[in-house]
Amino acid sequence: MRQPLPADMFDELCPSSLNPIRFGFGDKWAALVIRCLQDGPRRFSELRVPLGRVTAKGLTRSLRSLERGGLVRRTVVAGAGSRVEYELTPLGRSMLAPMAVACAWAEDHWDELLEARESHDAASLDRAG
Amino acid sequence: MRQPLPADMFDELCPSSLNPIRFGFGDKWAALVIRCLQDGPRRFSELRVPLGRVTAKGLTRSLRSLERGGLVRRTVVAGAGSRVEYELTPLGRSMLAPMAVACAWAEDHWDELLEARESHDAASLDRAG
DNA sequence: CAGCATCCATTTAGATACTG
DNA sequence: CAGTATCTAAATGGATGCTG
Repeated sequence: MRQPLPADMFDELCPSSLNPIRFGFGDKWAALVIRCLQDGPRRFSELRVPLGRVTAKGLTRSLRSLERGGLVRRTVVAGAGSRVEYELTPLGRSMLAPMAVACAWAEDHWDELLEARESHDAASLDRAG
Repeated sequence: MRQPLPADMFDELCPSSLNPIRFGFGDKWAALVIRCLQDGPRRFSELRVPLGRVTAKGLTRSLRSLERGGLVRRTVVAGAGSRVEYELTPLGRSMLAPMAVACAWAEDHWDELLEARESHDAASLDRAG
């Protein structure tokens, strides 16, 4: 079933959101967009919910970039008012697996990553007096 | 055996170089640096060879970022002249596997990615007249 | 609703010159 | 050798207002 996307899907501290591995289709939202599309087509406004802090411009840019790379297909749905749907192409879908691997790694090592960063920063501050 | 790093290790058209998946430790070189370190410690100047178009500043920034994330350890080797070695920490080493998965995906779908991009661009030009 | 245009602030990257 | 300092250019991101 395609549930509506939860607004807290990418909470600030969730590893998949602050994931140090970025899938570089041009911008910082692309990887998150792909995850949002994994359960089927979504509309533009639907995608804005879980991303929270993305602007229309940012989301548009992300989607265009993914479209250009052949990972996402954009479809204008006939009917009353504007309605556009985005969905993963087979190519885009094939990216879900490596992405899951990367996210699993990030989750597994999240604490280590944070700790390393903190102790490094603390040591730097030390040296700076 | 630790061979010297080949200058053509990341040739312009090699998928692992133009990899659309970027491991986001701050900059565009980080993922490539990690691959360069996979066979053991390397010196600063040694790392510049396979990266080719990186500047000293860019490489320094990358290495600092990786150090901060706890993926790379920097060691000043005592002796005549300056000598600094960089090597992967266990955490950094644990990243090689997900990275290999991502690179394999990129290689497998490289042609599709290029083709999608080209046909998309061609269609855009078409519309633009 | 789904954007594009415009303006502006911030971040990031490269070139170049210089240092312990 | 292994950087740092400085400047500049380019990319990125957000805010706001407008359009079919």
